[in-house]
Amino acid sequence: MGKRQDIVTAAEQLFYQQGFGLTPFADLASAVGISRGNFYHHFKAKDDILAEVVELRLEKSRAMIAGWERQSDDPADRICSYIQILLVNQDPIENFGCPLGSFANEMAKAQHPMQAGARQLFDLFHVWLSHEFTRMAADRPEYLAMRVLQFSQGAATISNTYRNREFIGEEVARMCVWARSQDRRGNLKG
Amino acid sequence: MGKRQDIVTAAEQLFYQQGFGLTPFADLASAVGISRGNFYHHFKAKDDILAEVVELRLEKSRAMIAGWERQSDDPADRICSYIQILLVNQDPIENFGCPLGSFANEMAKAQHPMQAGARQLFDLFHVWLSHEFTRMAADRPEYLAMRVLQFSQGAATISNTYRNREFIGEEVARMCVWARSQDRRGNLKG
DNA sequence: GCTGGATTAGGACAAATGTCCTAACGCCCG
DNA sequence: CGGGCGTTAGGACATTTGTCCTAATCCAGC
Repeated sequence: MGKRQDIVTAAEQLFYQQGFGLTPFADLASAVGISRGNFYHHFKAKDDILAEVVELRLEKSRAMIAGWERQSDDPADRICSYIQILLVNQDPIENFGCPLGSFANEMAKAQHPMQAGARQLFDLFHVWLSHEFTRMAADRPEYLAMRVLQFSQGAATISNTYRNREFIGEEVARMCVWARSQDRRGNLKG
Repeated sequence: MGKRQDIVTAAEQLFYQQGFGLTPFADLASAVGISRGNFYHHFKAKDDILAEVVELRLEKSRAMIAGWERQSDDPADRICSYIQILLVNQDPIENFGCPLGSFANEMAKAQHPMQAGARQLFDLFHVWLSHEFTRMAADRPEYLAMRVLQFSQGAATISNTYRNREFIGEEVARMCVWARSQDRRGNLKG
């Protein structure tokens, strides 16, 4: 069965935990149980793995969004689901930061072409959040969506640095209240 | 004169731009114009350079704070000076992210002892911001200071990912207004 | 000018790393 | 059973990297 997929799955985890540039093939090899020199039967180069890792992350993100959409039809609920990743994934965020933000930063520092992939991941959430804000009849939905991304990135960095659960809990609650307050469907004029 | 200091100065830049783990001695060597094998006359190990880089950053941060304090005595002005780093250092932030946040994240992923140094850097600003909020008679100054850190981290990540200057400009202005609105010195009750 | 300590260049060295190659293995299909 | 292909182990290879060593050079103080 898909050994190639096993490699991508392991790489997705390891690149998140250690960073792409600091994760050698040896780590991937021992993770999936094949020999180091044998990667080139599956991938021509390390960058090729990275490309598929980004693909996997996009898929997982889409699946996560689909799950939130199944949970509630209310746009505010959905936006809050996004905000609450900070609590659901609190452990990994404390240890490794936000997968989106830290990945984007590593690609930027390395001036790696996959910067575009990192932005794709952000865009996926930004477009979706914008859409939900639009459904709320909110003013400037794209701007508000960017505000949500900005908030979650900031909170993730603080969580990663300080591991202060009380603060993060309060901020998540505050942002959910804020998101709900953007609903303009009641007062169509105003 | 201080070749050792030259190394630290160059390392501070390069570690910021490329990351600590992905900056080899060769880069430092060519930056300061000495041979690679000769580093061990100045530093026993790479981690020793890192320790002094953190020291340098602490010094530079303290100097930056001192500059803001010289510019204005008003606590709101001072807090806004901090927020406006996002504009003053816009170019490097777009290219390499926030020096504090990206450094803290790399240390966390590597489970490096210098995580403590990264937190020291955050603390320096957190304590100072808390103090300025206290001078404003604001409620919960430590919490508000953490809010400012969170904001700047989030904005820096968005800036690094999207390079959207319009958005960053608007957010900086908004946060400065918010900071000023925390002043409770006029209405001591309520 | 000589001495001695600081500084330097330059290379040695082992380990790690990305990449590539070859020979063997396992398994499906005829 | 036998051939063929996908997969594997294992090592070769050049390069890079952190570390260390030695010998040469510089320069201040006597």
